[in-house]
Amino acid sequence: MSLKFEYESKDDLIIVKNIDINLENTLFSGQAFRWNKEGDSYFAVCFNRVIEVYKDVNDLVIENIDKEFFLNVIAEYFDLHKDYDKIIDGFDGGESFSKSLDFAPGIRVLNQEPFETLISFIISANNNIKRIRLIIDNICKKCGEEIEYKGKLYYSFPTPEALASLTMDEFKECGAGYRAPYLKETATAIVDGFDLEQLSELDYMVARKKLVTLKGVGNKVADCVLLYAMGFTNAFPMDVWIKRVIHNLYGFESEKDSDILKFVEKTFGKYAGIAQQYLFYYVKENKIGLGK
DNA sequence: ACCCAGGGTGACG
DNA sequence: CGTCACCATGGG
Repeated sequence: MSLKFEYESKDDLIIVKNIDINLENTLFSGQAFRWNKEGDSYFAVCFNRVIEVYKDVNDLVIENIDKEFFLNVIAEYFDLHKDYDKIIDGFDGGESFSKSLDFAPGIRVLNQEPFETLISFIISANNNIKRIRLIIDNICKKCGEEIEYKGKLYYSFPTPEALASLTMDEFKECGAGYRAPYLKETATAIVDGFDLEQLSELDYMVARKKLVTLKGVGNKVADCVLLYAMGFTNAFPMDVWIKRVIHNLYGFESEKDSDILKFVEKTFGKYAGIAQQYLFYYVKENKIGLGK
């Protein structure tokens, strides 16, 4: 398989040449919660390593990374194997999607770690992004592992074992509130053998049905995990904002999730989840479609 | 004081 | 199958 991108590798950094990714829009559009910006760089722990990324005109520069880790993990994390121009050309989303694209171009749907994504979106339920970030950060500080980079301390996302061993009170100290038992039970289920990775080999609906058996995981959270961590680009997470898009911008009337799913599949095809990310960020940031 | 946030659960028809 | 109160917590 030929790579869809060109890159240079030198010392501990990678330069991906001429790649259409906007880091600000990608990292802060509500799919990931652990990135921080300092100056022109963005920092996060991915797969237990701190990486630093920034744009140099049209190139993407990734620091603290070797060629092997890039090719095996991080290229996929940033979804570099897909042709986004082609995917977006295939959408039939009309004016609303065009506006979303103009507002925040260059969003790529990341391929994140399954367990981190699962826990993060259980926390996201009936919550806001600032507090979601805070709770996740608290959990990582409490039972993740310290990693130092450029004189600063970072924390890996906890293992299922580490999370499962926290007490209910410790979860609440992190701000998890009523989600504490969901987090503990789901982490325990993973420790006891629930195989997250294996879900990516199943059909979408089968994988979703398995995911919603976990505590704190309904259809929306399951779709976030399937889209952001398991490679199901057709998964279409439906939160309060995206429902406003469907009803108020696209004029679709049915409230039934199954009907909405058919509508977005017809409109956006097998990459509907990618369209969802553009639409979500656009309406949320601009508070569009609040009527009704 | 009230409403909302990338919803889910459990109870009840 | 659908509806609905309730759920911690912090910010507007």
